[in-house]
Amino acid sequence: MPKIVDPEERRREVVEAVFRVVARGGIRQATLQNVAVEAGLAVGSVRHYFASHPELLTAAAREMVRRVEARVRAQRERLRPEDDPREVVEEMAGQFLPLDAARADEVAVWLEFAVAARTDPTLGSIAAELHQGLRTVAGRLLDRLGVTDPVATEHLAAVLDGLALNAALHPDRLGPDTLRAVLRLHLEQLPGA
Amino acid sequence: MPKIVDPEERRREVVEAVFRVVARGGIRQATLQNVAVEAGLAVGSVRHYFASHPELLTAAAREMVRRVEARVRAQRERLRPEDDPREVVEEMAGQFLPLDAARADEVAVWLEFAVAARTDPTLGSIAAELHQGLRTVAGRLLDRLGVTDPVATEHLAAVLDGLALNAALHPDRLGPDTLRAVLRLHLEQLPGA
DNA sequence: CTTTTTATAGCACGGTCGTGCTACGGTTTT
DNA sequence: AAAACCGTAGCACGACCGTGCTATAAAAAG
Repeated sequence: MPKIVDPEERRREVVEAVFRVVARGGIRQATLQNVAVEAGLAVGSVRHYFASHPELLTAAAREMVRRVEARVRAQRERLRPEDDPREVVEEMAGQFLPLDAARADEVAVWLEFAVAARTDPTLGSIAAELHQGLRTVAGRLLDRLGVTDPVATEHLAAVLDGLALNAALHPDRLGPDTLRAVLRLHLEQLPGA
Repeated sequence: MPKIVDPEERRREVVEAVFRVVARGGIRQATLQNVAVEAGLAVGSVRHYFASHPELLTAAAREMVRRVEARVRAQRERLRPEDDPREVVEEMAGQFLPLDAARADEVAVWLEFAVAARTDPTLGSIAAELHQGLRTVAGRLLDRLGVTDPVATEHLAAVLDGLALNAALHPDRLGPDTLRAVLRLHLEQLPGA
């Protein structure tokens, strides 16, 4: 059955396995052996697609960024000019919060990679890219509401990151409803209200 | 020189070494060997004070909580009834932000332990305690300003955690001045203003 | 049919880690 | 003086990790 497989597809499957392992047990558990087991492959097979362990992790990190970008882009294309700007912003900002189980896993993976990037130069640039991306989106959203203060952008970004962090670390104490309530409160308190 | 040493003092020195290692290289680097080298001891000596690796980490985590509590308590005792409530709250909330180099290291250590606690049951209760503590303080601060909404408490807690997170991960993009500006903006936008 | 390519798997080596255990010298106690 | 204690250090073992390398068999190319 060797050549019938689409390499791109296999790579995606392995990356998916990385996500599951990281979400479940943290980035320390994302060893080649654990990922191989999770993917139902042998270590040597995983290494056929990712030459080294760092390469596997950076590929997974890049895929995570790609997913977030895709979700934001999809959400943007769903926009209608007649939509209430408030709701548009709320919906868009919610894309960064763990409002359902799938996003909860994704946020957990994001947190693991972001923190690892603090001390791992290999992941540094990807984390910086994500950091900058959130600020760009936040700035655009505030623009839409007539707010241009860069401090307000940082403020919104901090709330989103803080909510995501707390929801990932204490999912039992911070459900989707609470996340939405805090986000709504934040938007209500914007000066341009 | 065996018996002349105060055991408590030695334990504190070792924990200090753990802090330095974690702040510099992340919790993955907090191995017995690395900590021993950092403390200028042999692995066997470290194990004389901390029977196992988990015990060393939980002791360090507990010490971190103790320090934060001590700083909050010290700040509270410095209060004078005639102080401006606004400034009091700002000063107290600032205790949770990396406004100087010492606090930056402490925040980095906090972040590492908090994230590790997500997947390490050993650290779980300590992280939960810290999480709850921040909300208690935040709630009391808002009370002082006439705000009693629990959602506002969660909002303030999210901002503080988010700022600390971002400052720890991207210290070059988020200096103390920006942190203070965002915190001030947050307090200005409270409904009770 | 033969050759090349590729997906999968496995082995072996060097390194690191946590930990059980022992050794030794200086201190305290009897 | 002898015995018990404690701080410090080191060894050895089993486990796991990343990685260089090789083997095999199926598919593709010639």
